[in-house]
Amino acid sequence: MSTRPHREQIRREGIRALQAAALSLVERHGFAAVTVDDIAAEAGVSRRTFFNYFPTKAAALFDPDPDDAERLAQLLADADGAPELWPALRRVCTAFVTGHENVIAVRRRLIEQHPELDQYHRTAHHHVEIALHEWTARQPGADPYVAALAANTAATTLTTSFAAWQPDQDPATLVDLVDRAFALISTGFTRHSDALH
Amino acid sequence: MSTRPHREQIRREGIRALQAAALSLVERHGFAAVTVDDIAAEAGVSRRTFFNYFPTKAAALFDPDPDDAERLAQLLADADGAPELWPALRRVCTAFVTGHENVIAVRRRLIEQHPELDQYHRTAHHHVEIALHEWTARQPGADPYVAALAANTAATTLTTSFAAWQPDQDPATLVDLVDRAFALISTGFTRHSDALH
DNA sequence: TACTCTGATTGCACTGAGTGCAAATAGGCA
DNA sequence: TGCCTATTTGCACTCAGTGCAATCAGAGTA
Repeated sequence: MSTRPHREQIRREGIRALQAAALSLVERHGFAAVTVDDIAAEAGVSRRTFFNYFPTKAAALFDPDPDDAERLAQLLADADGAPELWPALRRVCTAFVTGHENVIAVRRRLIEQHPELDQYHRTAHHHVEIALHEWTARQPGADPYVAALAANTAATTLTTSFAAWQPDQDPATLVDLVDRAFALISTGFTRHSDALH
Repeated sequence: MSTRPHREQIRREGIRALQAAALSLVERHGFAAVTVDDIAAEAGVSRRTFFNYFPTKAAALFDPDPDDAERLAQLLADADGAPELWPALRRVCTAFVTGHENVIAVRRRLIEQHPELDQYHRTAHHHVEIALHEWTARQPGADPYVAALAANTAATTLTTSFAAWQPDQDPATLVDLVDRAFALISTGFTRHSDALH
């Protein structure tokens, strides 16, 4: 952690440089063929410094962007006190992906080209799940089990939508997919709702 | 792979011996403190043989029991041709956990004592998710996106129930939790269904 | 400018996961 | 008994990840 504000700036630049290096190298050569030394060298930093910034090699590819994490936290804070969990989660999740198709598309393409990355991608989604769960759990009157299930199910709508999305064919519809998932669950996967599309 | 049937028997015994050794050691000392050498030695086998049976250290703890995988496949095969996806998944998932509380309780306790195992547990659940998705995807008339979402959501009900289950306090209710999760989603997380409990 | 203090970077050494390969071994079968 | 094949094992290797101590950079102070 950095005390002075300027340090934090430098830190984020270092993080971004390593993320960019990792992305570029893994895209070209695959995850297994790229070593942490390679990534560090590409970013002009020592191997040991890489591990000051990221706990694992995969983290440089999939750890949440600090800005994104803050944005999600803000969206959730704004949703505090909503009368119903599920519609509120729906608004938060659709807002969360809106305008960020590009970032998600990059990861999507990466996983398509290197399927071995899928497992890391999954654990990375854990951050989102935790944030959603913390929010549902602190909503007054929420049953703990319902809170956990709603948060995990909402996270599943995101992962499913990311996986199903075909950005090359239709780059504008990620939000639609997420919203459709929430709608399907709102109606309990009835035949009727299936037929809506 | 083994050609003769007797080989397969020996193979499964070897797997079980290593699983038992891993479970016992990790329970006592934690995941990080136990090495693959330790597990192999405890099972009376060489380190290299461990990796003939399991791809990673975590796999010895969390890879699906072959019997369980076969059982799930059979339950899904029996459900082929069901008119509605979600009720069919509900029947399959509740049947899948029924009578297997003990196995799940062991894993549950392990994760409680050693939280760092949660991430491995998550990726292990991937097998179930894949099996469910293969089934939903092959049901005639199923929209691919709905199939993916239903399978992933069903898998989420299982993971959420496993995490919420308190076997020490109420050892008989895992199936109830799973069924409750399916019920909650069937009713789309409405206030009304929340109030049911 | 020189000095100091603090936090970040780096090098070094080490443990342990996971893999490829070739030698040894065990067991079924003629 | 001797062959044949699948499995086990030992060995050597790469690389992820960590702890520690030395070094370095840069902001503040006199």
